Amino acid sequence: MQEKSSDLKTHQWVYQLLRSNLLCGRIEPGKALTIRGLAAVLDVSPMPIREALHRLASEGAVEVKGNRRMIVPDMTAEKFNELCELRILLETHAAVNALPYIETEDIDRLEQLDKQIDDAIAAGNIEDISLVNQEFHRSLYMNNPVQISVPLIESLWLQLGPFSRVAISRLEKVYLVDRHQEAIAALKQKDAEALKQAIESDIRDGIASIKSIKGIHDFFMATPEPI
Amino acid sequence: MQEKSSDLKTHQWVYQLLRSNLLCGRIEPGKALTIRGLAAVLDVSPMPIREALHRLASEGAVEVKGNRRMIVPDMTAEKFNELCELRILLETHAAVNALPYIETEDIDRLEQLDKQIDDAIAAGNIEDISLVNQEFHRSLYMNNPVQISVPLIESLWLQLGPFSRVAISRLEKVYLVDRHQEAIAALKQKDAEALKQAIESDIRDGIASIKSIKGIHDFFMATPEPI
DNA sequence: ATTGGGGCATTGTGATCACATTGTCAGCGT
DNA sequence: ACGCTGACAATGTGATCACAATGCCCCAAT
Repeated sequence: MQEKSSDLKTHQWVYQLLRSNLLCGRIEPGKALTIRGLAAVLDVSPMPIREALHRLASEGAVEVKGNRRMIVPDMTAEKFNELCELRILLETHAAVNALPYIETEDIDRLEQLDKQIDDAIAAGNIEDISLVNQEFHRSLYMNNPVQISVPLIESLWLQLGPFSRVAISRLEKVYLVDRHQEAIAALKQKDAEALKQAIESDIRDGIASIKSIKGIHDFFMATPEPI
Repeated sequence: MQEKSSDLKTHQWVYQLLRSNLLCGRIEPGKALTIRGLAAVLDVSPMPIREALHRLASEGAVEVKGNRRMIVPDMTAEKFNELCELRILLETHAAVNALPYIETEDIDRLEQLDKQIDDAIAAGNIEDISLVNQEFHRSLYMNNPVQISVPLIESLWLQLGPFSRVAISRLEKVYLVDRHQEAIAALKQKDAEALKQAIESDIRDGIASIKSIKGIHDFFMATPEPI
Protein backbone atom coordinates (compact mmCIF):
# COMPACT_ATOMS: atom_id res chain seq x y z
CA MET A 1 0.00 0.00 0.00
CA GLN A 2 1.28 3.38 -1.01
CA GLU A 3 1.99 6.11 1.50
CA LYS A 4 -0.34 9.06 1.61
CA SER A 5 1.20 12.10 -0.01
CA SER A 6 0.91 14.96 2.43
CA ASP A 7 -0.48 17.62 0.10
CA LEU A 8 -3.40 15.43 -0.86
CA LYS A 9 -6.74 15.47 0.86
CA THR A 10 -7.47 12.21 2.59
CA HIS A 11 -10.55 11.49 0.51
CA GLN A 12 -8.58 12.10 -2.69
CA TRP A 13 -5.88 9.73 -1.53
CA VAL A 14 -8.44 7.05 -0.73
CA TYR A 15 -10.14 7.59 -4.06
CA GLN A 16 -6.94 7.28 -6.07
CA LEU A 17 -5.89 4.25 -4.08
CA LEU A 18 -9.16 2.41 -4.66
CA ARG A 19 -9.29 3.57 -8.23
CA SER A 20 -5.87 2.30 -9.20
CA ASN A 21 -6.56 -0.97 -7.45
CA LEU A 22 -9.76 -1.32 -9.44
CA LEU A 23 -8.16 -0.30 -12.73
CA CYS A 24 -5.47 -2.93 -12.53
CA GLY A 25 -7.90 -5.52 -11.22
CA ARG A 26 -6.38 -5.98 -7.80
CA ILE A 27 -9.94 -5.79 -6.48
CA GLU A 28 -12.04 -8.57 -7.98
CA PRO A 29 -15.63 -8.48 -9.24
CA GLY A 30 -18.04 -9.41 -6.49
CA LYS A 31 -15.75 -8.06 -3.80
CA ALA A 32 -17.77 -6.42 -1.03
CA LEU A 33 -16.55 -3.07 0.20
CA THR A 34 -17.61 -1.63 3.54
CA ILE A 35 -16.95 1.87 4.76
CA ARG A 36 -15.88 0.88 8.23
CA GLY A 37 -13.85 -2.03 6.96
CA LEU A 38 -11.81 0.11 4.62
CA ALA A 39 -11.54 2.81 7.26
CA ALA A 40 -9.94 0.31 9.60
CA VAL A 41 -7.56 -1.00 6.95
CA LEU A 42 -6.47 2.44 5.80
CA ASP A 43 -6.52 3.84 9.34
CA VAL A 44 -8.64 6.89 8.61
CA SER A 45 -12.10 7.89 9.69
CA PRO A 46 -15.10 6.53 7.78
CA MET A 47 -15.82 9.93 6.30
CA PRO A 48 -13.23 10.13 3.50
CA ILE A 49 -13.99 6.49 2.65
CA ARG A 50 -17.64 7.38 2.15
CA GLU A 51 -16.71 10.15 -0.23
CA ALA A 52 -14.39 7.98 -2.28
CA LEU A 53 -16.82 5.08 -2.41
CA HIS A 54 -19.73 7.23 -3.46
CA ARG A 55 -17.66 8.83 -6.17
CA LEU A 56 -16.66 5.43 -7.48
CA ALA A 57 -20.31 4.42 -7.37
CA SER A 58 -21.29 7.40 -9.49
CA GLU A 59 -18.64 6.35 -12.00
CA GLY A 60 -20.00 2.83 -12.15
CA ALA A 61 -16.95 1.27 -10.56
CA VAL A 62 -18.86 -0.02 -7.57
CA GLU A 63 -22.51 -0.88 -7.24
CA VAL A 64 -24.71 0.07 -4.32
CA LYS A 65 -26.88 -2.97 -3.69
CA GLY A 66 -30.28 -2.50 -2.09
CA ASN A 67 -29.76 -0.57 1.06
CA ARG A 68 -26.67 -1.91 2.64
CA ARG A 69 -24.03 -3.52 0.56
CA MET A 70 -21.51 -2.12 -1.91
CA ILE A 71 -19.83 -4.53 -4.26
CA VAL A 72 -17.64 -4.45 -7.32
CA PRO A 73 -20.13 -5.30 -10.07
CA ASP A 74 -20.03 -8.63 -11.80
CA MET A 75 -19.43 -8.67 -15.53
CA THR A 76 -21.90 -9.98 -18.07
CA ALA A 77 -21.28 -10.75 -21.70
CA GLU A 78 -23.66 -7.97 -22.73
CA LYS A 79 -22.04 -5.41 -20.48
CA PHE A 80 -18.64 -6.40 -21.74
CA ASN A 81 -19.63 -5.94 -25.36
CA GLU A 82 -21.25 -2.61 -24.70
CA LEU A 83 -18.27 -1.34 -22.72
CA CYS A 84 -15.94 -2.29 -25.54
CA GLU A 85 -18.14 -0.69 -28.20
CA LEU A 86 -18.24 2.51 -26.19
CA ARG A 87 -14.49 2.41 -25.71
CA ILE A 88 -14.06 2.24 -29.48
CA LEU A 89 -16.51 5.07 -30.08
CA LEU A 90 -15.05 7.40 -27.48
CA GLU A 91 -11.40 6.53 -27.82
CA THR A 92 -11.22 6.82 -31.57
CA HIS A 93 -12.97 10.16 -31.25
CA ALA A 94 -10.58 11.27 -28.54
CA ALA A 95 -7.54 10.12 -30.47
CA VAL A 96 -8.52 11.87 -33.68
CA ASN A 97 -9.31 15.06 -31.81
CA ALA A 98 -5.99 14.95 -29.99
CA LEU A 99 -4.06 14.43 -33.21
CA PRO A 100 -3.67 18.12 -34.16
CA TYR A 101 -2.05 18.86 -30.81
CA ILE A 102 0.58 16.14 -30.87
CA GLU A 103 4.19 17.36 -30.68
CA THR A 104 7.28 15.29 -31.26
CA GLU A 105 8.00 15.18 -27.54
CA ASP A 106 4.55 13.71 -26.96
CA ILE A 107 5.39 10.96 -29.43
CA ASP A 108 8.62 10.32 -27.58
CA ARG A 109 6.70 9.83 -24.38
CA LEU A 110 4.28 7.45 -26.08
CA GLU A 111 7.13 5.38 -27.46
CA GLN A 112 8.63 5.23 -24.02
CA LEU A 113 5.33 4.04 -22.56
CA ASP A 114 4.96 1.45 -25.30
CA LYS A 115 8.37 0.14 -24.36
CA GLN A 116 7.31 -0.09 -20.73
CA ILE A 117 4.33 -2.14 -21.82
CA ASP A 118 6.59 -4.57 -23.66
CA ASP A 119 8.70 -4.89 -20.52
CA ALA A 120 5.62 -5.56 -18.40
CA ILE A 121 4.45 -8.20 -20.87
CA ALA A 122 7.88 -9.83 -20.85
CA ALA A 123 7.83 -9.84 -17.06
CA GLY A 124 4.28 -11.17 -17.03
CA ASN A 125 3.23 -8.37 -14.68
CA ILE A 126 -0.47 -8.16 -15.39
CA GLU A 127 -1.15 -5.18 -13.17
CA ASP A 128 1.55 -3.12 -14.85
CA ILE A 129 0.31 -4.12 -18.28
CA SER A 130 -3.10 -2.68 -17.47
CA LEU A 131 -1.88 0.45 -15.78
CA VAL A 132 0.79 1.37 -18.33
CA ASN A 133 -1.49 0.56 -21.24
CA GLN A 134 -4.10 2.89 -19.78
CA GLU A 135 -1.43 5.52 -19.27
CA PHE A 136 -0.49 5.18 -22.94
CA HIS A 137 -4.02 5.83 -24.07
CA ARG A 138 -4.62 8.60 -21.59
CA SER A 139 -1.47 10.51 -22.41
CA LEU A 140 -2.45 10.36 -26.06
CA TYR A 141 -5.96 11.73 -25.52
CA MET A 142 -4.89 14.31 -22.97
CA ASN A 143 -3.10 16.33 -25.63
CA ASN A 144 -6.45 17.80 -26.59
CA PRO A 145 -6.82 20.88 -24.37
CA VAL A 146 -10.58 20.41 -24.29
CA GLN A 147 -11.02 17.55 -21.88
CA ILE A 148 -14.51 16.20 -21.90
CA SER A 149 -14.06 12.67 -23.15
CA VAL A 150 -11.25 11.43 -20.91
CA PRO A 151 -13.36 11.22 -17.74
CA LEU A 152 -15.98 9.28 -19.69
CA ILE A 153 -13.35 6.91 -21.03
CA GLU A 154 -11.87 6.39 -17.60
CA SER A 155 -15.31 5.48 -16.32
CA LEU A 156 -15.38 2.69 -18.89
CA TRP A 157 -11.93 1.54 -17.84
CA LEU A 158 -13.03 1.44 -14.22
CA GLN A 159 -15.87 -0.86 -15.12
CA LEU A 160 -13.67 -3.10 -17.22
CA GLY A 161 -10.70 -3.18 -14.87
CA PRO A 162 -11.67 -5.75 -12.27
CA PHE A 163 -12.88 -8.17 -14.92
CA SER A 164 -9.91 -7.70 -17.23
CA ARG A 165 -7.53 -8.88 -14.58
CA VAL A 166 -9.22 -12.20 -13.97
CA ALA A 167 -9.58 -12.65 -17.71
CA ILE A 168 -6.02 -11.77 -18.62
CA SER A 169 -4.68 -13.99 -15.87
CA ARG A 170 -6.21 -16.86 -17.84
CA LEU A 171 -4.19 -16.04 -20.92
CA GLU A 172 -1.17 -18.30 -21.16
CA LYS A 173 0.61 -15.67 -23.14
CA VAL A 174 -0.22 -12.08 -23.90
CA TYR A 175 0.40 -11.86 -27.59
CA LEU A 176 0.03 -8.49 -29.16
CA VAL A 177 0.20 -7.28 -32.68
CA ASP A 178 1.70 -3.94 -31.77
CA ARG A 179 -1.16 -1.65 -32.58
CA HIS A 180 0.52 1.01 -30.50
CA GLN A 181 3.30 1.15 -33.07
CA GLU A 182 0.69 1.57 -35.76
CA ALA A 183 -0.86 4.38 -33.76
CA ILE A 184 2.49 6.08 -33.29
CA ALA A 185 3.20 5.80 -37.00
CA ALA A 186 -0.16 7.40 -37.75
CA LEU A 187 0.63 10.20 -35.32
CA LYS A 188 3.92 10.89 -37.05
CA GLN A 189 2.15 11.11 -40.39
CA LYS A 190 -0.77 13.08 -38.95
CA ASP A 191 -3.03 10.48 -40.54
CA ALA A 192 -6.35 10.65 -38.72
CA GLU A 193 -7.93 7.67 -40.44
CA ALA A 194 -4.94 5.42 -39.80
CA LEU A 195 -4.90 6.55 -36.16
CA LYS A 196 -8.57 5.72 -35.76
CA GLN A 197 -8.00 2.29 -37.27
CA ALA A 198 -5.02 1.64 -35.01
CA ILE A 199 -6.95 2.53 -31.85
CA GLU A 200 -9.95 0.49 -32.87
CA SER A 201 -7.77 -2.48 -33.74
CA ASP A 202 -5.91 -2.15 -30.46
CA ILE A 203 -9.15 -2.38 -28.52
CA ARG A 204 -10.58 -5.14 -30.69
CA ASP A 205 -7.41 -7.19 -30.25
CA GLY A 206 -7.90 -7.06 -26.53
CA ILE A 207 -11.50 -8.17 -26.89
CA ALA A 208 -10.58 -11.00 -29.23
CA SER A 209 -7.90 -12.37 -26.96
CA ILE A 210 -10.25 -12.32 -23.99
CA LYS A 211 -13.01 -14.02 -25.98
CA SER A 212 -10.57 -16.69 -27.09
CA ILE A 213 -10.01 -17.81 -23.54
CA LYS A 214 -11.28 -21.31 -22.96
CA GLY A 215 -14.01 -21.32 -20.36
CA ILE A 216 -14.31 -17.54 -20.40
CA HIS A 217 -18.05 -17.87 -20.09
CA ASP A 218 -17.58 -18.99 -16.53
CA PHE A 219 -16.62 -15.43 -15.71
CA PHE A 220 -19.75 -13.90 -17.17
CA MET A 221 -22.37 -14.03 -14.51
CA ALA A 222 -25.40 -13.62 -16.72
CA THR A 223 -24.33 -16.25 -19.20
CA PRO A 224 -25.25 -19.66 -17.83
CA GLU A 225 -22.29 -21.90 -18.27
CA PRO A 226 -22.84 -24.87 -20.57
CA ILE A 227 -23.31 -28.17 -18.77
CA MET B 1 -38.48 23.97 -4.02
CA GLN B 2 -39.71 20.41 -3.96
CA GLU B 3 -40.46 18.63 -0.75
CA LYS B 4 -38.14 15.86 0.31
CA SER B 5 -39.64 12.47 -0.32
CA SER B 6 -39.41 10.52 2.88
CA ASP B 7 -38.01 7.26 1.51
CA LEU B 8 -35.08 9.06 -0.05
CA LYS B 9 -31.75 9.54 1.64
CA THR B 10 -31.02 13.19 2.29
CA HIS B 11 -27.92 13.22 0.13
CA GLN B 12 -29.85 11.66 -2.75
CA TRP B 13 -32.55 14.26 -2.40
CA VAL B 14 -30.00 17.07 -2.43
CA TYR B 15 -28.26 15.53 -5.41
CA GLN B 16 -31.43 15.22 -7.45
CA LEU B 17 -32.50 18.71 -6.51
CA LEU B 18 -29.22 20.28 -7.58
CA ARG B 19 -29.06 18.07 -10.62
CA SER B 20 -32.46 18.99 -11.97
CA ASN B 21 -31.77 22.64 -11.29
CA LEU B 22 -28.54 22.36 -13.26
CA LEU B 23 -30.12 20.37 -16.08
CA CYS B 24 -32.80 22.95 -16.74
CA GLY B 25 -30.39 25.81 -16.28
CA ARG B 26 -31.93 27.29 -13.16
CA ILE B 27 -28.38 27.52 -11.83
CA GLU B 28 -26.27 29.69 -14.10
CA PRO B 29 -22.66 29.24 -15.22
CA GLY B 30 -20.28 31.00 -12.86
CA LYS B 31 -22.60 30.51 -9.90
CA ALA B 32 -20.62 29.80 -6.74
CA LEU B 33 -21.86 26.99 -4.57
CA THR B 34 -20.87 26.64 -0.93
CA ILE B 35 -21.55 23.70 1.29
CA ARG B 36 -22.69 25.69 4.27
CA GLY B 37 -24.69 28.08 2.13
CA LEU B 38 -26.70 25.31 0.55
CA ALA B 39 -27.00 23.56 3.89
CA ALA B 40 -28.64 26.66 5.34
CA VAL B 41 -30.99 27.08 2.38
CA LEU B 42 -32.06 23.44 2.35
CA ASP B 43 -32.05 23.19 6.13
CA VAL B 44 -29.92 20.09 6.38
CA SER B 45 -26.47 19.49 7.78
CA PRO B 46 -23.45 20.19 5.58
CA MET B 47 -22.71 16.49 5.23
CA PRO B 48 -25.27 15.44 2.60
CA ILE B 49 -24.49 18.63 0.68
CA ARG B 50 -20.83 17.66 0.51
CA GLU B 51 -21.75 14.29 -0.90
CA ALA B 52 -24.03 15.71 -3.55
CA LEU B 53 -21.59 18.44 -4.54
CA HIS B 54 -18.68 16.06 -4.84
CA ARG B 55 -20.70 13.72 -6.96
CA LEU B 56 -21.69 16.54 -9.26
CA ALA B 57 -18.04 17.54 -9.42
CA SER B 58 -17.04 14.06 -10.51
CA GLU B 59 -19.65 14.30 -13.25
CA GLY B 60 -18.27 17.59 -14.47
CA ALA B 61 -21.35 19.56 -13.46
CA VAL B 62 -19.47 21.70 -10.98
CA GLU B 63 -15.83 22.62 -10.91
CA VAL B 64 -13.66 22.64 -7.81
CA LYS B 65 -11.51 25.72 -8.13
CA GLY B 66 -8.11 25.84 -6.45
CA ASN B 67 -8.65 25.01 -2.85
CA ARG B 68 -11.81 26.68 -1.78
CA ARG B 69 -14.43 27.56 -4.29
CA MET B 70 -16.89 25.44 -6.22
CA ILE B 71 -18.54 27.02 -9.22
CA VAL B 72 -20.70 25.99 -12.14
CA PRO B 73 -18.17 25.95 -15.00
CA ASP B 74 -18.26 28.59 -17.67
CA MET B 75 -18.81 27.47 -21.22
CA THR B 76 -16.34 27.93 -24.03
CA ALA B 77 -16.95 27.54 -27.72
CA GLU B 78 -14.56 24.61 -27.85
CA LYS B 79 -16.19 22.84 -24.92
CA PHE B 80 -19.60 23.38 -26.44
CA ASN B 81 -18.59 21.85 -29.75
CA GLU B 82 -16.95 18.87 -28.07
CA LEU B 83 -19.94 18.26 -25.82
CA CYS B 84 -22.27 18.29 -28.80
CA GLU B 85 -20.07 15.97 -30.85
CA LEU B 86 -19.96 13.53 -27.95
CA ARG B 87 -23.72 13.78 -27.53
CA ILE B 88 -24.14 12.77 -31.17
CA LEU B 89 -21.69 9.90 -30.85
CA LEU B 90 -23.16 8.48 -27.67
CA GLU B 91 -26.82 9.19 -28.26
CA THR B 92 -26.98 7.77 -31.76
CA HIS B 93 -25.23 4.69 -30.41
CA ALA B 94 -27.63 4.46 -27.49
CA ALA B 95 -30.67 4.95 -29.68
CA VAL B 96 -29.67 2.29 -32.19
CA ASN B 97 -28.89 -0.16 -29.41
CA ALA B 98 -32.22 0.51 -27.74
CA LEU B 99 -34.14 0.00 -30.97
CA PRO B 100 -34.51 -3.80 -30.71
CA TYR B 101 -36.15 -3.48 -27.32
CA ILE B 102 -38.79 -0.90 -28.23
CA GLU B 103 -42.39 -2.04 -27.68
CA THR B 104 -45.48 -0.25 -28.87
CA GLU B 105 -46.21 1.02 -25.36
CA ASP B 106 -42.77 2.60 -25.27
CA ILE B 107 -43.60 4.44 -28.46
CA ASP B 108 -46.84 5.62 -26.89
CA ARG B 109 -44.93 7.09 -24.02
CA LEU B 110 -42.51 8.82 -26.36
CA GLU B 111 -45.35 10.36 -28.32
CA GLN B 112 -46.86 11.57 -25.10
CA LEU B 113 -43.58 13.16 -24.07
CA ASP B 114 -43.21 14.77 -27.48
CA LYS B 115 -46.61 16.30 -27.02
CA GLN B 116 -45.55 17.66 -23.64
CA ILE B 117 -42.58 19.27 -25.31
CA ASP B 118 -44.84 20.98 -27.81
CA ASP B 119 -46.96 22.27 -24.94
CA ALA B 120 -43.89 23.57 -23.13
CA ILE B 121 -42.73 25.31 -26.29
CA ALA B 122 -46.15 26.85 -26.78
CA ALA B 123 -46.10 28.03 -23.18
CA GLY B 124 -42.57 29.34 -23.55
CA ASN B 125 -41.54 27.40 -20.46
CA ILE B 126 -37.84 27.00 -21.06
CA GLU B 127 -37.16 24.86 -18.03
CA ASP B 128 -39.83 22.36 -18.97
CA ILE B 129 -38.58 22.26 -22.54
CA SER B 130 -35.17 21.16 -21.33
CA LEU B 131 -36.40 18.69 -18.73
CA VAL B 132 -39.05 17.02 -20.88
CA ASN B 133 -36.75 16.89 -23.89
CA GLN B 134 -34.15 15.12 -21.78
CA GLU B 135 -36.82 12.79 -20.48
CA PHE B 136 -37.74 11.96 -24.06
CA HIS B 137 -34.21 11.01 -24.94
CA ARG B 138 -33.61 9.15 -21.71
CA SER B 139 -36.75 7.09 -21.90
CA LEU B 140 -35.76 6.09 -25.42
CA TYR B 141 -32.26 4.97 -24.48
CA MET B 142 -33.32 3.29 -21.26
CA ASN B 143 -35.11 0.55 -23.16
CA ASN B 144 -31.77 -1.15 -23.62
CA PRO B 145 -31.39 -3.38 -20.55
CA VAL B 146 -27.63 -2.91 -20.63
CA GLN B 147 -27.21 0.56 -19.22
CA ILE B 148 -23.71 1.85 -19.64
CA SER B 149 -24.16 4.80 -21.94
CA VAL B 150 -26.98 6.67 -20.21
CA PRO B 151 -24.87 7.87 -17.26
CA LEU B 152 -22.25 9.11 -19.69
CA ILE B 153 -24.88 10.94 -21.71
CA GLU B 154 -26.35 12.50 -18.61
CA SER B 155 -22.94 13.77 -17.65
CA LEU B 156 -22.86 15.63 -20.96
CA TRP B 157 -26.32 17.04 -20.34
CA LEU B 158 -25.24 18.25 -16.92
CA GLN B 159 -22.38 20.15 -18.46
CA LEU B 160 -24.57 21.64 -21.17
CA GLY B 161 -27.56 22.45 -18.98
CA PRO B 162 -26.62 25.69 -17.29
CA PHE B 163 -25.37 27.18 -20.55
CA SER B 164 -28.33 26.02 -22.62
CA ARG B 165 -30.75 27.95 -20.50
CA VAL B 166 -29.09 31.32 -20.92
CA ALA B 167 -28.65 30.59 -24.62
CA ILE B 168 -32.23 29.46 -25.24
CA SER B 169 -33.58 32.42 -23.32
CA ARG B 170 -32.07 34.56 -26.06
CA LEU B 171 -34.06 32.81 -28.74
CA GLU B 172 -37.09 34.88 -29.66
CA LYS B 173 -38.87 31.76 -30.76
CA VAL B 174 -38.04 28.11 -30.36
CA TYR B 175 -38.65 26.78 -33.81
CA LEU B 176 -38.24 23.07 -34.22
CA VAL B 177 -38.40 20.82 -37.17
CA ASP B 178 -39.92 17.94 -35.29
CA ARG B 179 -37.06 15.49 -35.35
CA HIS B 180 -38.73 13.59 -32.54
CA GLN B 181 -41.50 12.65 -34.93
CA GLU B 182 -38.88 11.42 -37.37
CA ALA B 183 -37.34 9.38 -34.60
CA ILE B 184 -40.68 7.91 -33.62
CA ALA B 185 -41.40 7.01 -37.24
CA ALA B 186 -38.03 5.27 -37.45
CA LEU B 187 -38.81 3.37 -34.28
CA LYS B 188 -42.10 2.15 -35.72
CA GLN B 189 -40.34 0.92 -38.81
CA LYS B 190 -37.42 -0.50 -36.85
CA ASP B 191 -35.15 1.49 -39.17
CA ALA B 192 -31.83 1.91 -37.38
CA GLU B 193 -30.24 4.19 -39.92
CA ALA B 194 -33.23 6.53 -40.01
CA LEU B 195 -33.28 6.59 -36.22
CA LYS B 196 -29.63 7.49 -36.09
CA GLN B 197 -30.20 10.29 -38.57
CA ALA B 198 -33.18 11.60 -36.64
CA ILE B 199 -31.26 11.74 -33.36
CA GLU B 200 -28.25 13.37 -34.95
CA SER B 201 -30.43 15.93 -36.70
CA ASP B 202 -32.30 16.62 -33.49
CA ILE B 203 -29.06 17.44 -31.69
CA ARG B 204 -27.62 19.40 -34.61
CA ASP B 205 -30.79 21.48 -34.84
CA GLY B 206 -30.29 22.52 -31.26
CA ILE B 207 -26.69 23.46 -31.95
CA ALA B 208 -27.62 25.41 -35.05
CA SER B 209 -30.31 27.43 -33.32
CA ILE B 210 -27.96 28.32 -30.49
CA LYS B 211 -25.20 29.30 -32.88
CA SER B 212 -27.62 31.49 -34.78
CA ILE B 213 -28.20 33.68 -31.74
CA LYS B 214 -26.92 37.17 -32.29
CA GLY B 215 -24.18 37.99 -29.79
CA ILE B 216 -23.92 34.40 -28.66
CA HIS B 217 -20.17 34.76 -28.43
CA ASP B 218 -20.66 36.96 -25.38
CA PHE B 219 -21.63 33.83 -23.51
CA PHE B 220 -18.50 31.92 -24.37
CA MET B 221 -15.95 32.85 -21.78
CA ALA B 222 -12.90 31.90 -23.81
CA THR B 223 -14.02 34.03 -26.70
CA PRO B 224 -13.16 37.62 -25.79
CA GLU B 225 -16.14 39.78 -26.51
CA PRO B 226 -15.50 42.57 -29.00
CA ILE B 227 -15.11 46.02 -27.48
C1' DA C 1 -5.46 58.78 -1.21
C1' DT C 2 -3.25 54.47 -1.63
C1' DT C 3 -1.27 50.45 0.09
C1' DG C 4 0.05 46.94 3.28
C1' DG C 5 -0.84 44.31 7.42
C1' DG C 6 -3.47 42.12 10.85
C1' DG C 7 -7.48 40.24 12.64
C1' DC C 8 -12.01 38.24 11.81
C1' DA C 9 -15.27 35.57 9.17
C1' DT C 10 -16.00 31.90 6.07
C1' DT C 11 -15.07 27.61 4.11
C1' DG C 12 -13.83 22.69 3.36
C1' DT C 13 -12.21 18.66 5.82
C1' DG C 14 -12.17 14.96 8.90
C1' DA C 15 -13.21 12.78 13.41
C1' DT C 16 -16.62 11.33 16.62
C1' DC C 17 -21.13 10.37 18.11
C1' DA C 18 -26.03 8.97 17.88
C1' DC C 19 -29.51 6.56 15.41
C1' DA C 20 -32.22 3.71 12.26
C1' DT C 21 -32.08 -0.26 9.49
C1' DT C 22 -30.66 -4.66 8.20
C1' DG C 23 -28.19 -9.03 8.34
C1' DT C 24 -26.96 -12.88 11.28
C1' DC C 25 -27.23 -16.38 14.41
C1' DA C 26 -28.34 -18.63 18.58
C1' DG C 27 -32.05 -20.60 21.04
C1' DC C 28 -36.61 -22.04 21.57
C1' DG C 29 -40.83 -24.37 20.12
C1' DT C 30 -43.04 -27.67 17.34
C1' DA D 1 -34.72 -32.20 12.75
C1' DC D 2 -36.65 -28.08 10.94
C1' DG D 3 -38.44 -23.45 11.18
C1' DC D 4 -39.36 -19.27 13.46
C1' DT D 5 -38.23 -15.46 16.51
C1' DG D 6 -35.77 -12.22 19.09
C1' DA D 7 -31.60 -10.10 20.34
C1' DC D 8 -27.10 -8.60 19.09
C1' DA D 9 -23.70 -7.04 15.75
C1' DA D 10 -22.61 -4.52 11.82
C1' DT D 11 -23.46 -0.99 8.58
C1' DG D 12 -24.75 3.42 6.26
C1' DT D 13 -26.32 8.00 7.37
C1' DG D 14 -26.41 12.48 9.19
C1' DA D 15 -25.42 15.95 12.82
C1' DT D 16 -22.05 18.36 15.46
C1' DC D 17 -17.55 19.76 16.66
C1' DA D 18 -12.70 21.05 16.07
C1' DC D 19 -9.22 22.65 13.06
C1' DA D 20 -6.46 24.56 9.35
C1' DA D 21 -6.43 27.28 5.43
C1' DT D 22 -8.02 30.93 2.75
C1' DG D 23 -10.46 35.16 1.67
C1' DC D 24 -12.05 39.62 3.12
C1' DC D 25 -12.09 43.99 5.13
C1' DC D 26 -11.08 47.61 8.13
C1' DC D 27 -7.66 50.47 9.81
C1' DA D 28 -3.35 52.59 10.11
C1' DA D 29 0.99 54.25 8.20
C1' DT D 30 3.19 56.59 4.58
